Amino acid sequence: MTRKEVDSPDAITFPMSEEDGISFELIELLFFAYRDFVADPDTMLASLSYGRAHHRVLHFVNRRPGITVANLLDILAITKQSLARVLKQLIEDGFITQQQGDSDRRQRMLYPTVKGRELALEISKCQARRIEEALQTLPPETKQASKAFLYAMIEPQGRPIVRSLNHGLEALNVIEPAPSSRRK
Amino acid sequence: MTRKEVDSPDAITFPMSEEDGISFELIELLFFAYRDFVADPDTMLASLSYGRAHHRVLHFVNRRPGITVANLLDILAITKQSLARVLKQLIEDGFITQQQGDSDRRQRMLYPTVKGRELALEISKCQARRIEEALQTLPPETKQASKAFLYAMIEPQGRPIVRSLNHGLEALNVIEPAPSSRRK
DNA sequence: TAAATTAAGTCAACAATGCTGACATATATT
DNA sequence: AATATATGTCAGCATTGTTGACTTAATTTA
Repeated sequence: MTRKEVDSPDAITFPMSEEDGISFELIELLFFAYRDFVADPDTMLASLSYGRAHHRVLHFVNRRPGITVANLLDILAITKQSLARVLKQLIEDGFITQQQGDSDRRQRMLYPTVKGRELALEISKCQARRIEEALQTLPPETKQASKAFLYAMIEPQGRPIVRSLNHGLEALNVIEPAPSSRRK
Repeated sequence: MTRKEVDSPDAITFPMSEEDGISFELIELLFFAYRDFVADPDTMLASLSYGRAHHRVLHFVNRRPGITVANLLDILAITKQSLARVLKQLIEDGFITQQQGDSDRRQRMLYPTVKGRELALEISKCQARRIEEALQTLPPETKQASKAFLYAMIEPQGRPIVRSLNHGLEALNVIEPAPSSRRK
Protein backbone atom coordinates (compact mmCIF):
# COMPACT_ATOMS: atom_id res chain seq x y z
CA MET A 1 0.00 0.00 0.00
CA THR A 2 3.03 2.25 -0.17
CA ARG A 3 3.66 4.60 -3.04
CA LYS A 4 5.23 1.70 -4.87
CA GLU A 5 1.88 0.31 -5.93
CA VAL A 6 0.64 3.62 -7.24
CA ASP A 7 3.28 3.66 -9.93
CA SER A 8 0.89 4.45 -12.73
CA PRO A 9 -1.93 6.11 -10.95
CA ASP A 10 -4.42 5.60 -13.70
CA ALA A 11 -3.36 2.61 -15.72
CA ILE A 12 -6.38 0.71 -16.96
CA THR A 13 -5.87 -3.01 -16.76
CA PHE A 14 -9.03 -4.45 -18.30
CA PRO A 15 -9.36 -4.71 -22.05
CA MET A 16 -11.68 -2.73 -24.25
CA SER A 17 -14.12 -5.39 -25.46
CA GLU A 18 -17.36 -6.10 -27.25
CA GLU A 19 -19.08 -5.48 -23.94
CA ASP A 20 -18.68 -1.80 -24.66
CA GLY A 21 -21.22 -2.42 -27.42
CA ILE A 22 -18.70 -2.02 -30.18
CA SER A 23 -17.88 -4.54 -32.88
CA PHE A 24 -14.14 -4.54 -32.45
CA GLU A 25 -13.95 -7.76 -34.37
CA LEU A 26 -15.01 -6.20 -37.66
CA ILE A 27 -12.83 -3.18 -37.06
CA GLU A 28 -9.80 -5.37 -36.64
CA LEU A 29 -10.71 -7.73 -39.46
CA LEU A 30 -10.80 -4.80 -41.83
CA PHE A 31 -7.39 -3.68 -40.65
CA PHE A 32 -5.67 -7.04 -40.97
CA ALA A 33 -7.44 -8.13 -44.15
CA TYR A 34 -6.61 -4.91 -45.94
CA ARG A 35 -3.03 -5.06 -44.81
CA ASP A 36 -2.51 -8.51 -46.26
CA PHE A 37 -4.52 -7.62 -49.33
CA VAL A 38 -2.14 -4.83 -50.33
CA ALA A 39 0.98 -6.71 -49.32
CA ASP A 40 1.02 -8.76 -52.54
CA PRO A 41 1.08 -5.77 -54.91
CA ASP A 42 3.62 -4.06 -52.67
CA THR A 43 5.94 -7.01 -53.01
CA MET A 44 5.50 -7.31 -56.76
CA LEU A 45 6.11 -3.64 -57.39
CA ALA A 46 9.09 -3.34 -55.10
CA SER A 47 11.34 -4.82 -57.80
CA LEU A 48 10.40 -1.91 -60.08
CA SER A 49 10.87 0.45 -57.14
CA TYR A 50 7.24 1.35 -57.42
CA GLY A 51 4.89 1.69 -54.48
CA ARG A 52 1.24 1.61 -53.70
CA ALA A 53 0.63 4.96 -55.34
CA HIS A 54 1.97 3.73 -58.67
CA HIS A 55 -0.22 0.70 -58.42
CA ARG A 56 -3.38 2.71 -57.95
CA VAL A 57 -2.70 4.97 -60.87
CA LEU A 58 -1.84 2.07 -63.12
CA HIS A 59 -4.92 0.21 -62.00
CA PHE A 60 -7.44 2.94 -62.69
CA VAL A 61 -5.91 3.96 -65.99
CA ASN A 62 -6.31 0.36 -67.06
CA ARG A 63 -9.86 0.27 -65.85
CA ARG A 64 -10.72 3.53 -67.62
CA PRO A 65 -8.44 4.01 -70.61
CA GLY A 66 -8.69 7.55 -71.88
CA ILE A 67 -9.44 8.97 -68.43
CA THR A 68 -8.37 12.56 -67.92
CA VAL A 69 -6.04 13.70 -65.19
CA ALA A 70 -8.86 15.56 -63.46
CA ASN A 71 -11.12 12.51 -63.36
CA LEU A 72 -8.29 10.37 -62.10
CA LEU A 73 -7.76 12.83 -59.29
CA ASP A 74 -11.42 12.52 -58.37
CA ILE A 75 -11.16 8.77 -58.15
CA LEU A 76 -7.98 8.71 -56.15
CA ALA A 77 -8.89 11.64 -53.93
CA ILE A 78 -5.32 12.86 -53.72
CA THR A 79 -3.70 16.11 -54.79
CA LYS A 80 -2.31 16.94 -58.17
CA GLN A 81 1.21 16.85 -56.79
CA SER A 82 0.89 13.37 -55.37
CA LEU A 83 -0.43 12.13 -58.68
CA ALA A 84 2.09 13.99 -60.83
CA ARG A 85 5.04 12.43 -59.08
CA VAL A 86 4.07 8.86 -59.79
CA LEU A 87 2.35 9.46 -63.11
CA LYS A 88 5.51 11.01 -64.49
CA GLN A 89 7.49 7.90 -63.66
CA LEU A 90 4.88 5.58 -65.12
CA ILE A 91 4.95 7.55 -68.36
CA GLU A 92 8.75 7.72 -68.50
CA ASP A 93 8.94 4.00 -67.89
CA GLY A 94 6.46 3.28 -70.67
CA PHE A 95 3.57 1.88 -68.66
CA ILE A 96 1.22 4.73 -69.49
CA THR A 97 0.96 7.12 -72.45
CA GLN A 98 -0.80 10.42 -72.85
CA GLN A 99 -2.86 11.77 -75.70
CA GLN A 100 -4.28 15.20 -76.18
CA GLY A 101 -8.04 15.37 -75.63
CA ASP A 102 -10.08 15.31 -78.85
CA SER A 103 -12.68 17.86 -77.95
CA ASP A 104 -10.72 19.80 -75.33
CA ARG A 105 -7.08 19.94 -76.24
CA ARG A 106 -6.07 21.05 -72.77
CA GLN A 107 -6.89 17.62 -71.47
CA ARG A 108 -4.46 14.74 -71.37
CA MET A 109 -6.14 11.43 -71.84
CA LEU A 110 -4.28 8.58 -70.19
CA TYR A 111 -3.93 5.13 -71.70
CA PRO A 112 -2.04 2.04 -70.62
CA THR A 113 0.57 0.64 -72.98
CA VAL A 114 0.75 -3.07 -73.66
CA LYS A 115 3.42 -3.30 -71.02
CA GLY A 116 1.23 -1.34 -68.63
CA ARG A 117 -1.76 -3.56 -69.25
CA GLU A 118 0.28 -6.65 -68.64
CA LEU A 119 1.60 -5.39 -65.35
CA ALA A 120 -1.83 -4.28 -64.18
CA LEU A 121 -3.31 -7.64 -65.06
CA GLU A 122 -0.56 -9.54 -63.34
CA ILE A 123 -1.13 -7.66 -60.12
CA SER A 124 -4.89 -7.90 -60.29
CA LYS A 125 -4.67 -11.62 -60.89
CA CYS A 126 -2.66 -12.00 -57.75
CA GLN A 127 -5.16 -10.05 -55.70
CA ALA A 128 -8.05 -11.91 -57.27
CA ARG A 129 -6.38 -15.19 -56.40
CA ARG A 130 -6.31 -14.27 -52.74
CA ILE A 131 -9.95 -13.29 -52.89
CA GLU A 132 -11.03 -16.44 -54.69
CA GLU A 133 -9.07 -18.64 -52.32
CA ALA A 134 -10.75 -16.97 -49.39
CA LEU A 135 -14.19 -17.40 -50.90
CA GLN A 136 -13.60 -21.02 -51.82
CA THR A 137 -13.68 -22.03 -48.18
CA LEU A 138 -16.99 -20.27 -47.60
CA PRO A 139 -20.62 -20.63 -48.66
CA PRO A 140 -21.34 -19.16 -52.10
CA GLU A 141 -23.55 -16.34 -50.86
CA THR A 142 -20.56 -14.90 -49.01
CA LYS A 143 -19.29 -13.11 -52.08
CA GLN A 144 -22.46 -11.17 -52.68
CA ALA A 145 -22.87 -10.38 -49.01
CA SER A 146 -19.32 -9.08 -48.73
CA LYS A 147 -19.73 -6.94 -51.81
CA ALA A 148 -22.90 -5.44 -50.40
CA PHE A 149 -21.25 -4.76 -47.06
CA LEU A 150 -18.19 -3.10 -48.53
CA TYR A 151 -20.31 -1.07 -50.88
CA ALA A 152 -22.42 0.20 -48.00
CA MET A 153 -19.24 1.16 -46.16
CA ILE A 154 -18.34 3.65 -48.87
CA GLU A 155 -19.42 7.26 -48.53
CA PRO A 156 -22.54 7.82 -50.64
CA GLN A 157 -20.78 10.38 -52.84
CA GLY A 158 -18.14 7.84 -53.74
CA ARG A 159 -20.52 5.08 -54.73
CA PRO A 160 -21.29 6.22 -58.28
CA ILE A 161 -17.59 6.09 -59.07
CA VAL A 162 -17.35 2.49 -57.94
CA ARG A 163 -20.42 1.61 -59.94
CA SER A 164 -19.17 3.37 -63.03
CA LEU A 165 -15.98 1.32 -62.98
CA ASN A 166 -17.97 -1.86 -63.24
CA HIS A 167 -20.91 -1.11 -65.47
CA GLY A 168 -19.39 0.96 -68.18
CA LEU A 169 -21.11 4.20 -67.30
CA GLU A 170 -19.31 6.72 -69.41
CA ALA A 171 -20.65 9.09 -66.82
CA LEU A 172 -17.35 9.62 -65.07
CA ASN A 173 -17.38 13.30 -65.93
CA VAL A 174 -20.96 13.66 -64.82
CA ILE A 175 -20.30 11.94 -61.54
CA GLU A 176 -19.63 14.41 -58.81
CA PRO A 177 -19.91 17.70 -60.73
CA ALA A 178 -16.63 18.47 -59.03
CA PRO A 179 -17.34 21.78 -57.27
CA SER A 180 -13.62 22.33 -57.66
CA SER A 181 -13.11 21.19 -54.09
CA ARG A 182 -10.00 19.11 -54.21
CA ARG A 183 -7.53 19.29 -57.03
CA LYS A 184 -5.39 22.15 -55.94
CA MET B 1 -3.12 7.46 -91.91
CA THR B 2 -0.18 9.79 -91.55
CA ARG B 3 2.15 9.63 -88.61
CA LYS B 4 -0.27 11.76 -86.72
CA GLU B 5 -2.51 8.85 -85.91
CA VAL B 6 0.34 6.76 -84.59
CA ASP B 7 1.00 9.18 -81.79
CA SER B 8 0.96 6.57 -79.07
CA PRO B 9 1.91 3.46 -80.92
CA ASP B 10 0.67 1.08 -78.33
CA ALA B 11 -2.04 2.82 -76.34
CA ILE B 12 -4.67 0.34 -75.24
CA THR B 13 -8.15 1.78 -75.50
CA PHE B 14 -10.38 -0.95 -74.11
CA PRO B 15 -10.84 -1.30 -70.36
CA MET B 16 -9.59 -4.10 -68.20
CA SER B 17 -12.81 -5.81 -67.11
CA GLU B 18 -14.38 -8.81 -65.43
CA GLU B 19 -14.12 -10.55 -68.76
CA ASP B 20 -10.49 -11.11 -67.96
CA GLY B 21 -11.83 -13.47 -65.29
CA ILE B 22 -10.88 -11.21 -62.44
CA SER B 23 -13.18 -9.83 -59.77
CA PHE B 24 -12.23 -6.20 -60.11
CA GLU B 25 -15.33 -5.24 -58.26
CA LEU B 26 -14.20 -6.74 -54.98
CA ILE B 27 -10.70 -5.39 -55.44
CA GLU B 28 -12.04 -1.89 -55.81
CA LEU B 29 -14.63 -2.22 -53.09
CA LEU B 30 -11.89 -3.11 -50.65
CA PHE B 31 -9.90 -0.07 -51.70
CA PHE B 32 -12.73 2.44 -51.41
CA ALA B 33 -14.31 0.93 -48.31
CA TYR B 34 -11.05 0.88 -46.42
CA ARG B 35 -10.24 4.41 -47.44
CA ASP B 36 -13.49 5.75 -46.05
CA PHE B 37 -13.22 3.51 -43.03
CA VAL B 38 -9.97 5.08 -41.88
CA ALA B 39 -10.96 8.60 -42.84
CA ASP B 40 -13.02 9.10 -39.67
CA PRO B 41 -10.19 8.34 -37.23
CA ASP B 42 -7.82 10.41 -39.34
CA THR B 43 -10.08 13.41 -38.99
CA MET B 44 -10.61 12.96 -35.27
CA LEU B 45 -6.93 12.59 -34.53
CA ALA B 46 -5.81 15.46 -36.71
CA SER B 47 -6.75 17.93 -33.96
CA LEU B 48 -4.25 16.24 -31.66
CA SER B 49 -1.77 16.17 -34.52
CA TYR B 50 -1.82 12.43 -34.35
CA GLY B 51 -1.98 10.15 -37.36
CA ARG B 52 -2.97 6.66 -38.24
CA ALA B 53 0.05 5.18 -36.57
CA HIS B 54 -0.89 6.70 -33.23
CA HIS B 55 -4.38 5.35 -33.61
CA ARG B 56 -3.21 1.81 -34.14
CA VAL B 57 -0.94 1.82 -31.15
CA LEU B 58 -3.61 3.33 -28.95
CA HIS B 59 -6.15 0.84 -30.20
CA PHE B 60 -4.18 -2.31 -29.54
CA VAL B 61 -2.89 -1.17 -26.17
CA ASN B 62 -6.52 -0.66 -25.19
CA ARG B 63 -7.45 -4.05 -26.52
CA ARG B 64 -4.58 -5.74 -24.71
CA PRO B 65 -3.63 -3.73 -21.65
CA GLY B 66 -0.30 -4.93 -20.31
CA ILE B 67 0.98 -5.92 -23.72
CA THR B 68 4.74 -5.79 -24.10
CA VAL B 69 6.53 -3.76 -26.73
CA ALA B 70 7.65 -6.90 -28.53
CA ASN B 71 4.14 -8.31 -28.76
CA LEU B 72 2.81 -5.01 -29.97
CA LEU B 73 5.40 -5.04 -32.73
CA ASP B 74 4.21 -8.49 -33.75
CA ILE B 75 0.64 -7.28 -34.05
CA LEU B 76 1.44 -4.13 -35.95
CA ALA B 77 4.12 -5.70 -38.13
CA ILE B 78 6.20 -2.53 -38.22
CA THR B 79 9.72 -1.82 -37.05
CA LYS B 80 10.79 -0.77 -33.60
CA GLN B 81 11.60 2.71 -34.86
CA SER B 82 8.19 3.31 -36.33
CA LEU B 83 6.60 2.24 -33.09
CA ALA B 84 8.99 4.14 -30.83
CA ARG B 85 8.26 7.44 -32.50
CA VAL B 86 4.54 7.38 -31.91
CA LEU B 87 4.60 5.47 -28.63
CA LYS B 88 6.88 8.10 -27.13
CA GLN B 89 4.38 10.83 -27.94
CA LEU B 90 1.44 8.86 -26.64
CA ILE B 91 3.25 8.34 -23.34
CA GLU B 92 4.38 11.97 -23.08
CA ASP B 93 0.85 13.12 -23.75
CA GLY B 94 -0.56 10.84 -21.09
CA PHE B 95 -2.58 8.45 -23.23
CA ILE B 96 -0.45 5.42 -22.40
CA THR B 97 1.68 4.49 -19.40
CA GLN B 98 4.41 1.95 -18.98
CA GLN B 99 5.09 -0.47 -16.16
CA GLN B 100 8.04 -2.73 -15.65
CA GLY B 101 7.26 -6.39 -16.35
CA ASP B 102 6.58 -8.46 -13.21
CA SER B 103 8.39 -11.61 -14.15
CA ASP B 104 10.86 -10.13 -16.65
CA ARG B 105 11.91 -6.70 -15.60
CA ARG B 106 13.35 -5.87 -18.99
CA GLN B 107 9.89 -5.74 -20.41
CA ARG B 108 7.73 -2.64 -20.47
CA MET B 109 4.08 -3.45 -20.14
CA LEU B 110 1.87 -0.88 -21.81
CA TYR B 111 -1.43 0.30 -20.38
CA PRO B 112 -3.91 2.93 -21.46
CA THR B 113 -4.68 5.75 -19.04
CA VAL B 114 -8.25 6.85 -18.43
CA LYS B 115 -7.71 9.56 -21.00
CA GLY B 116 -6.28 7.02 -23.42
CA ARG B 117 -9.21 4.68 -22.95
CA GLU B 118 -11.67 7.45 -23.55
CA LEU B 119 -10.01 8.49 -26.77
CA ALA B 120 -9.76 4.92 -28.04
CA LEU B 121 -13.42 4.32 -27.26
CA GLU B 122 -14.50 7.51 -28.95
CA ILE B 123 -12.73 6.56 -32.15
CA SER B 124 -13.92 2.98 -32.07
CA LYS B 125 -17.48 4.12 -31.57
CA CYS B 126 -17.25 6.24 -34.65
CA GLN B 127 -15.93 3.37 -36.73
CA ALA B 128 -18.52 1.02 -35.29
CA ARG B 129 -21.24 3.46 -36.17
CA ARG B 130 -20.24 3.40 -39.80
CA ILE B 131 -20.21 -0.38 -39.75
CA GLU B 132 -23.59 -0.66 -38.05
CA GLU B 133 -25.15 1.84 -40.41
CA ALA B 134 -23.86 -0.13 -43.36
CA LEU B 135 -25.20 -3.38 -41.95
CA GLN B 136 -28.58 -1.92 -41.10
CA THR B 137 -29.45 -1.64 -44.75
CA LEU B 138 -28.58 -5.28 -45.39
CA PRO B 139 -29.88 -8.74 -44.45
CA PRO B 140 -28.76 -9.89 -41.00
CA GLU B 141 -26.53 -12.70 -42.26
CA THR B 142 -24.34 -10.13 -43.98
CA LYS B 143 -22.38 -9.44 -40.84
CA GLN B 144 -21.34 -13.02 -40.29
CA ALA B 145 -20.55 -13.53 -43.95
CA SER B 146 -18.40 -10.43 -44.09
CA LYS B 147 -16.53 -11.45 -40.98
CA ALA B 148 -15.84 -14.85 -42.45
CA PHE B 149 -14.66 -13.36 -45.72
CA LEU B 150 -12.32 -10.85 -44.13
CA TYR B 151 -10.97 -13.47 -41.79
CA ALA B 152 -10.19 -15.77 -44.70
CA MET B 153 -8.42 -12.90 -46.44
CA ILE B 154 -5.87 -12.72 -43.63
CA GLU B 155 -2.62 -14.67 -43.94
CA PRO B 156 -2.93 -17.88 -41.91
CA GLN B 157 -0.08 -16.88 -39.60
CA GLY B 158 -1.90 -13.71 -38.68
CA ARG B 159 -5.20 -15.32 -37.83
CA PRO B 160 -4.41 -16.43 -34.29
CA ILE B 161 -3.60 -12.86 -33.38
CA VAL B 162 -6.99 -11.68 -34.58
CA ARG B 163 -8.68 -14.45 -32.69
CA SER B 164 -6.75 -13.76 -29.52
CA LEU B 165 -7.91 -10.16 -29.53
CA ASN B 166 -11.50 -11.28 -29.40
CA HIS B 167 -11.62 -14.34 -27.25
CA GLY B 168 -9.36 -13.46 -24.42
CA LEU B 169 -6.59 -15.92 -25.23
CA GLU B 170 -3.82 -14.87 -22.92
CA ALA B 171 -1.75 -16.71 -25.45
CA LEU B 172 -0.36 -13.65 -27.17
CA ASN B 173 3.15 -14.63 -26.18
CA VAL B 174 2.61 -18.16 -27.36
CA ILE B 175 1.21 -17.07 -30.69
CA GLU B 176 3.87 -17.00 -33.32
CA PRO B 177 6.90 -18.16 -31.36
CA ALA B 178 8.54 -15.17 -33.02
CA PRO B 179 11.54 -16.67 -34.83
CA SER B 180 13.01 -13.22 -34.31
CA SER B 181 12.19 -12.33 -37.88
CA ARG B 182 11.00 -8.76 -37.74
CA ARG B 183 11.68 -6.42 -34.85
CA LYS B 184 15.04 -5.08 -35.76
C1' DT C 1 30.33 -16.57 -11.98
C1' DA C 2 31.40 -15.16 -16.72
C1' DA C 3 29.59 -14.98 -21.29
C1' DA C 4 25.91 -14.80 -24.35
C1' DT C 5 21.28 -13.49 -25.36
C1' DT C 6 17.23 -10.76 -25.01
C1' DA C 7 13.98 -6.50 -24.33
C1' DA C 8 13.87 -2.07 -24.92
C1' DG C 9 15.45 2.51 -26.18
C1' DT C 10 18.02 5.59 -29.17
C1' DC C 11 20.56 7.83 -33.08
C1' DA C 12 21.27 9.03 -37.89
C1' DA C 13 19.73 8.63 -42.32
C1' DC C 14 16.67 7.58 -46.02
C1' DA C 15 12.26 6.59 -48.99
C1' DA C 16 7.37 6.79 -50.19
C1' DT C 17 3.49 9.38 -50.37
C1' DG C 18 0.50 12.50 -48.54
C1' DC C 19 0.05 17.86 -48.11
C1' DT C 20 0.34 23.39 -49.29
C1' DG C 21 0.80 27.45 -51.96
C1' DA C 22 2.36 29.68 -55.87
C1' DC C 23 2.88 30.17 -60.56
C1' DA C 24 3.29 29.13 -65.91
C1' DT C 25 1.22 27.70 -70.28
C1' DA C 26 -2.09 26.44 -73.37
C1' DT C 27 -6.72 26.35 -74.44
C1' DA C 28 -11.74 27.40 -73.84
C1' DT C 29 -15.40 30.21 -72.61
C1' DT C 30 -17.74 34.49 -71.79
C1' DA D 1 -10.27 40.95 -74.69
C1' DA D 2 -10.87 39.15 -70.19
C1' DT D 3 -11.63 35.29 -67.45
C1' DA D 4 -11.66 30.58 -66.32
C1' DT D 5 -10.03 25.87 -66.77
C1' DA D 6 -6.76 21.74 -67.39
C1' DT D 7 -2.43 20.54 -66.79
C1' DG D 8 2.24 20.79 -65.32
C1' DT D 9 5.78 22.29 -62.22
C1' DC D 10 8.58 24.30 -58.26
C1' DA D 11 9.85 24.45 -53.44
C1' DG D 12 8.97 22.86 -49.12
C1' DC D 13 6.87 20.20 -45.31
C1' DA D 14 4.73 16.11 -42.42
C1' DT D 15 3.82 11.36 -41.50
C1' DT D 16 5.14 6.92 -41.36
C1' DG D 17 7.48 3.34 -43.12
C1' DT D 18 12.50 1.53 -43.71
C1' DT D 19 17.89 0.17 -42.27
C1' DG D 20 21.79 -0.45 -39.45
C1' DA D 21 24.33 0.38 -35.46
C1' DC D 22 24.84 0.90 -30.69
C1' DT D 23 23.63 1.24 -25.43
C1' DT D 24 21.69 -0.35 -21.15
C1' DA D 25 19.66 -3.45 -18.18
C1' DA D 26 18.21 -7.92 -17.15
C1' DT D 27 17.96 -12.76 -18.00
C1' DT D 28 19.68 -17.15 -19.38
C1' DT D 29 23.23 -20.35 -20.37
C1' DA D 30 27.58 -22.59 -20.32
